[in-house]
Amino acid sequence: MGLHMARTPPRAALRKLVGAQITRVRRHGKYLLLDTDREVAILVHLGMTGRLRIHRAADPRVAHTHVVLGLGDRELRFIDARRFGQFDVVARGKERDHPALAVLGPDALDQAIDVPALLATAKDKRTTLKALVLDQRVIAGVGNIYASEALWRARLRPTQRTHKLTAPAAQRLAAAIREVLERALDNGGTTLSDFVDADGAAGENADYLWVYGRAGRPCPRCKTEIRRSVLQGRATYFCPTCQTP
DNA sequence: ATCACGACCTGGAGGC
DNA sequence: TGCCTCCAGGTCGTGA
Repeated sequence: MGLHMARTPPRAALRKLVGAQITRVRRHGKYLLLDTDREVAILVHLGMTGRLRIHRAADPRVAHTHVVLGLGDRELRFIDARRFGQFDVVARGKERDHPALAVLGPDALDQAIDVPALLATAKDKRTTLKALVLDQRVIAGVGNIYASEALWRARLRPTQRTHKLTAPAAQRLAAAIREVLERALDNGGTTLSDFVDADGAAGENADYLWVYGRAGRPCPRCKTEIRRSVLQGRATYFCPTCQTP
């Protein structure tokens, strides 16, 4: 496999998994944790194109298969064409010491979003609402699609400065983030091109997006044409009428 | 310290 | 057909 791999652990770390049984799967933000009956857990981030799938051991390995863990006559495979993903082994109980996990804020769905804390964070910053929602240190788990969706739902302009966020707007934003993520999960996730779930199925949520990828089409609330802009290098979609600046 | 930008990668889509 | 450019769900390092 050579040097061109996704971020993967040294073989010595992977060897700690030999004989282990995966006992449960957890998630914090965009990171998955696969606990085992040993003193180690598997940490996975799928990046943009990562997949974690169970295959029969006899199935051919597709290109960009970076990690293979044998499971009897089956295999757990980590496949990632763009190599933006991560696959690592962490000591049990030391998960929060891992640099990727240490900086994460509370998970968006794990418990109710702390609105006063969100408001306080917003007051201290000079960036945009879009950047705030995408900042994994503030709330973990919201990606670029759902940032646009949540801001539309909360009727907030992505370019609005965070320190101007009002308490009612923060409340709307917190509710919108949860609503958008739960809706996406109900619909099996958003497949634009690559995403498939653990069983290999595409998600249907792209059919239900309000604004993301819908520039020039009518806002579902007010029929104004949705606009696309670029904020910090990321595509951003919004309604210029009903998302107040 | 905070913020915005480019880099990191591959592959698919569309123009010519 | 083929070659080119642009675009993509994320994060990280850099320099202002």
